[in-house]
Amino acid sequence: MDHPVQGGVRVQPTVTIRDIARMANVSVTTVSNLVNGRLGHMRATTRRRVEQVIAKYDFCPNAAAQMLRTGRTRVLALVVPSVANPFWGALSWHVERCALQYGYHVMVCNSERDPAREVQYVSALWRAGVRDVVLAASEPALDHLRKFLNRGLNLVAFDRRAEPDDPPSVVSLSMDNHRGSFMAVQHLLTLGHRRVAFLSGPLRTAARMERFRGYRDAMAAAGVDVASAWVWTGGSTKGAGDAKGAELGRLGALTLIARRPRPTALFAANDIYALGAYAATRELRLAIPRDLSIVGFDDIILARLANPPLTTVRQPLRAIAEAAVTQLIGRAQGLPDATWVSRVVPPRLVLRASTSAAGRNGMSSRAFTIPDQIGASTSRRRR
Amino acid sequence: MDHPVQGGVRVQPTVTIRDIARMANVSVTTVSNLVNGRLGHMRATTRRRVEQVIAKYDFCPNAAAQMLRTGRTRVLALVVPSVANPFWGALSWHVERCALQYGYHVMVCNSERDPAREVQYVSALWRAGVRDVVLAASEPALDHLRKFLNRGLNLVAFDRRAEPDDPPSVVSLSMDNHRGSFMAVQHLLTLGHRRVAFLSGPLRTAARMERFRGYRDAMAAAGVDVASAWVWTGGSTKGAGDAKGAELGRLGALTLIARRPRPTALFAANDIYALGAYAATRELRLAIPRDLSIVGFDDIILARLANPPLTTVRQPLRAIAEAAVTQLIGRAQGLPDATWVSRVVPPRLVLRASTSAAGRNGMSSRAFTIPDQIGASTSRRRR
DNA sequence: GTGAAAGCGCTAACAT
DNA sequence: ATGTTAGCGCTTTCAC
Repeated sequence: MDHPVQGGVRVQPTVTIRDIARMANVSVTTVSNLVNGRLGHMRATTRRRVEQVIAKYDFCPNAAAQMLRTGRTRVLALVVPSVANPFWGALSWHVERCALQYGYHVMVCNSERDPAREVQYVSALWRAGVRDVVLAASEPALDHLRKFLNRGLNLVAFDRRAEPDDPPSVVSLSMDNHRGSFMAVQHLLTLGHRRVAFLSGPLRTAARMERFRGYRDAMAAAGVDVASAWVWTGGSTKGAGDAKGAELGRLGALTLIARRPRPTALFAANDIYALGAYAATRELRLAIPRDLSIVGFDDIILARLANPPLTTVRQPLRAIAEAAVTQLIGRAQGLPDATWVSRVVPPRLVLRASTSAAGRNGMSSRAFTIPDQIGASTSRRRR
Repeated sequence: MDHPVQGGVRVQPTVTIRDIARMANVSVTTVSNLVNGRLGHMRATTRRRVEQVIAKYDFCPNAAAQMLRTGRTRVLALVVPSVANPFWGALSWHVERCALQYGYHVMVCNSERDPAREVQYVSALWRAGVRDVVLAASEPALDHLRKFLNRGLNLVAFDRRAEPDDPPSVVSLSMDNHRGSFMAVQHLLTLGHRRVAFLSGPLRTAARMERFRGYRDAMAAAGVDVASAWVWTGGSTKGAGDAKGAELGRLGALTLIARRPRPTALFAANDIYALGAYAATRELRLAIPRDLSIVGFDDIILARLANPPLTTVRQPLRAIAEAAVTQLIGRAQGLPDATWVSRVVPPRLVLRASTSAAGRNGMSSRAFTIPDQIGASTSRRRR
């Protein structure tokens, strides 16, 4: 008659489907049918009786047992490089919102852009019965996950190009990173900038490589030679996720600005780096955009809030989340919805106040002038 | 001999402990013992043989079955108000890092500060066998979770004061929010500010109420009457998590600045609101800190990056994460480590450039002057 | 319309 | 040192 004890605390015993069946004078089958919405199989009175008992005891079926029996859980995982970067936070939010509509829960995992951690997570997820995962910003090769792919893991790889020999269980979803950067850099070129720097952490992910290529191609298309001196892809994001990203951006920007001839514009591979560059310019008492135009990528919430507001490339987060979730859930239910194996969504350049025309003021001579940021930013907003 | 088929894709069959046992010519017990580290029970040769088979077939035990059998999973959940707020992202990061050291995985859930969603998540977690959760920034009352608490849910409530009738399975962990705000406001008062505004979203969580009380008490201690006109706690964060937080901050700041007599300083209940206030001042062409001193709360990564860098109250994230995780894992293992039921960690005021002495310039007359932000911020850094 | 029973993959007590 | 076996809580076929 004793209740189980845990940590010295008396705890209510778990109520199982059998208990409910007994107390409602029905078989477990009936309870199971009710719980799973197969209502056609029972009389209304039976149903009511069982429902009452369930409510009285707050019965909720054990997911592990269900999983064990059916081999499926209504859980979907999202593996992101870093929840500390608001961009991924926002994506998580959208994915979760969408999944919830289908009765799925979302498990968010932090890969830190480390393939080893990816495997570790996917393995844990697999063991837990999760068969559907959205993998964000992974390295291009999926070899480390091949094992699970072969076993039936459904994968939506975000920000990674489809490869010819991809298993059919992986579909690729991405923003057109190349085009996004191309647009961003083109914007800078149109403003008259020629010395345009590229700022990023290590180009390990496909997304970043694409962004770099977009930069290079835009420069080439305008006939501007990309001096390697204007490209910075150093540091390591390991250790503290993208929290260190800003610091990296700051460092990189400091380095780039020190180069001669000095760049007049800077394109950052994501907004966090761009914001890091903001800090660098502030330290050097340079004004944005007067002394240095800056474009970011992602359009995180803080881009609009920055001072001056950051010109950046927006990712259509909601569309991305929806595509990923419906794809995954669609195949999980065996629906033939899965009509695509690769999807690319378009970027959008959001013009704000961190960019302006080049050349009116030589940076070399004005470097230590107290700049007039507010004037610069508001004049732009007025367009 | 057919392999299972899923979505038209031929999939490797799952290999179970029984398969391994058979192929290694041992019993399932031996495999189980090996997998669970009970190595003393077998000869080295047996062990090697089994290990080889396991490796060959990439066997990994089914977590659902383990869970079903043992009643435990090495998963710990973290329920936060909003992963889109970098503060919670950073906390997740620390919690995960710490939990991983104990072989635990972390499931991050978004409550959106909605008790209904909290229950929904805790219920799903419970069903999935998760018995340990860190609940962040919840409403003070835990009634909605009572059901699970009675059943043995281990809860660490972050940012919530311990209540006299809390069940013993909930422990409370928080930063001293009252003291944090008190320090922040005191700092402002020391700088000569008297018209200090308070900016926050709805005061639903314990943390926010504490922060408000800290503000009020600091003002009272300095003999300054808190005109209710300087307090703004409007809006609703529902709908898009703290992504909307910045917008809320902007709106609130706009409202507060319009009040007469105008506040000369503003204390925001979190950094996101503070950054929203930055946007508001920019729109009104007011300079920080010249026309308005601002203090935030949390010290998110972007506080340091803001222009000017934001004075704010830092939470010792790492200590918080460690306390929560060790507490939870400690009791899960039945260790008598659980020597505390309530713990409060101290805040730290981080002085940056968003605050300066009051009174030297009447805001009313200078409201539309082009401000010199850079000068203000760098002069401060030099201290 | 309802029930009995097999078994999902694993662990652990109890043999041997 | 290794093997046998009884369930954990649930779903689902098949019988009634």
